[in-house]
Amino acid sequence: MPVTLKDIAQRVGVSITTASRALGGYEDVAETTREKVLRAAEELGYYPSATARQLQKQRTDTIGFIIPTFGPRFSDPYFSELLAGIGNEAAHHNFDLLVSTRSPDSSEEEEAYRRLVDGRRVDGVLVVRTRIKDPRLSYLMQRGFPFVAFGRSHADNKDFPYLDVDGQKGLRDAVQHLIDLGHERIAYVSAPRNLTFATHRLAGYKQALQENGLVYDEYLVVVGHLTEEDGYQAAHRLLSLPNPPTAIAVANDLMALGAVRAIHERGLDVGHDVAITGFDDIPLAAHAHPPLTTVRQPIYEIGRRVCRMLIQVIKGEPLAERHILLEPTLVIRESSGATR
Amino acid sequence: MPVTLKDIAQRVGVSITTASRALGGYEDVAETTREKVLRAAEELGYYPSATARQLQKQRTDTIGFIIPTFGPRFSDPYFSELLAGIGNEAAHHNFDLLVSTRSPDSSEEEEAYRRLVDGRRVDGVLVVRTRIKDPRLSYLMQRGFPFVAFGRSHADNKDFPYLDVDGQKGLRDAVQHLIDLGHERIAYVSAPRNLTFATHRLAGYKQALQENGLVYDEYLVVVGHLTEEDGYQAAHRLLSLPNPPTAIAVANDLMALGAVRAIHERGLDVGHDVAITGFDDIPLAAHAHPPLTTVRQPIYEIGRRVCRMLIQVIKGEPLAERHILLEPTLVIRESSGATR
DNA sequence: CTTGACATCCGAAACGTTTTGGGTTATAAT
DNA sequence: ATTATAACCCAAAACGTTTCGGATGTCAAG
Repeated sequence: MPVTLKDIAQRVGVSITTASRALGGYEDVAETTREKVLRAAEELGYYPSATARQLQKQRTDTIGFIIPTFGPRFSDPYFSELLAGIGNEAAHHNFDLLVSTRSPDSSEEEEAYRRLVDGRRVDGVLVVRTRIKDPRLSYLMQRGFPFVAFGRSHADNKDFPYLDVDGQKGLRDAVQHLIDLGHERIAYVSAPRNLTFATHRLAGYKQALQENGLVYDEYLVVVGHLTEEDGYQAAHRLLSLPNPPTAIAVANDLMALGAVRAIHERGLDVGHDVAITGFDDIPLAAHAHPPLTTVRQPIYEIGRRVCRMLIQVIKGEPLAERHILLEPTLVIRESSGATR
Repeated sequence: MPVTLKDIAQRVGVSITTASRALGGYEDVAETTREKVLRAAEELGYYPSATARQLQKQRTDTIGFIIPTFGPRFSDPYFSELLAGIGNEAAHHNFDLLVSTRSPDSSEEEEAYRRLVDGRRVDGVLVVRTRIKDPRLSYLMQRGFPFVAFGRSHADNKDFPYLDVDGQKGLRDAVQHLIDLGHERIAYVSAPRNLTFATHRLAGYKQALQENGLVYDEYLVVVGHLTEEDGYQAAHRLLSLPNPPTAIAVANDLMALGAVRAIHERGLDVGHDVAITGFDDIPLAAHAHPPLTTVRQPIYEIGRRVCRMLIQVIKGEPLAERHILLEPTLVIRESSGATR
């Protein structure tokens, strides 16, 4: 059985209150008593019960993070990076991290949020990969529960704290880069339409075309579920077109990597025969073959920052900025053919 | 303020006990009362406090998982897979998952374990990437705290439940495969020596050499920290040797991917000029360029299985097998040059 | 000798559940 | 009329903390 305050109190011959206050560093306990309590705690190996403390203080010092994944597995390095950022920042503030993975818009996802929020298992949650109509946000706002989102949303036009990356600018830059390299037939592998960022990035694609007087061809836009496999399929489909593109902008790196594989498989040269750009700059992007031209968003840092914002919200501290829009930067490597 | 049993009791006009028992499905409450309680709970939006329950039941229905990472970030898809497996299995048993990342053998790691274990934040922990002398295992065994390890250890020769993959056989198979392809000068990129699995895999490498009458050359063995970058460095070092190897077996896929990059960079052809094998079969291995010949361990499944074992231990159920040794299988793809 | 101030301590309540061990009432059996 | 039985209910304790509001004792000042 674990050691409790009661055990210490008994051994020293003081009340539980005094034991608690001695450990807590309060002023109204005699120095000699404090020492005795401290020694007893040491000898008995006392460590306070997190649960009891949580019940009394009405807070858990824990934040929740439910990762939205299609299918059970998530090999997406994007989430690993994000998780690492969030976890380290949380630890730095002495917060714990409760993690689950659920498929988006499923009843399991809804239950998982209830479990954390209504069950008061956590003090706040992080919502990532926001959707255009996002039930998670409506739920949290309706409950008045502390949260911060990575990504914007149209949720009821209500105001909530978020951090996002300007995907429109990101994709505009990527496509402009391809155009500068002389491409005119540029395809786009998009993300599922219900994801907010999909809209923005698609808008950036269209914007770049328009600014350069290129026509938008809907056959050149296909949608993938952000997995390597979907990127692979998408590229094959695009390259089988009667009039195939010479460049493909892709909505995220993982799919871009899949596209690269498809191109190789067709005996084509990435960067020469077909140019590719990605989005995210996951660690693997720099190490791909060829290295991937991509739009960089500092995922690890974003994780830390979003987590820091959430902790501020939980503590009731005012946020310097409730809405943050980060500018991504284009990272030019070989897959777009710029270095040839 | 959240709704409590008290609120329900008050509204219905019964005691807290009765409210609790009505919700709990006990037999000794009248059907009409139960209905009233249920309705009130529904109307008020009652959801029991996890913390209060935990305190009373003296269990948290939570398991802890501290990911050992060098450096703050972890882009290792290996852990994503594992985490997904663990998380899904945990959810399936209505357990939560508390996650942190800490560098191995650091004081932060030790603190993190204390926090979870001594603070009784979790009912059990999962220990992965065991070390030869593993303070985590000693600590947990000394506390008598429920845990299951992924990996063996020499910890005090004491008995503890674990699941492991036969790395010796895995590496032996990989190297035998390279030998069968005609290679005689085979290098090995090993893992840090304090990791248990490093010893086993190295033993497998040596075993294969010996069984085929090849001499062990210590200059052909270099150590990396399991990152892509270290694999890249290691391959460069090996290929700069006066008498460079024609094949490199690597202790894990991520480093193997780095080695592939180094080989490309030197203008050499992976599989033809230099053969490469990895270990793990992370999702990216199949999608690498060229696809990676590797030793497959079913990481996602292992995560589920280890988690299931832990939950059994927590519940006090007997384990069918306390020590599980899985046989990995060689997956032959192009990087070893077998298909040419 | 009284008063006030100060230093030290502690009982009890509170946090929100579950569980234990009755208690009450009505009904059925004797 | 008494007793046993069953059906239903609840007060109180317990889980392990923290905190509120005194209580007690000592000592110096008046």
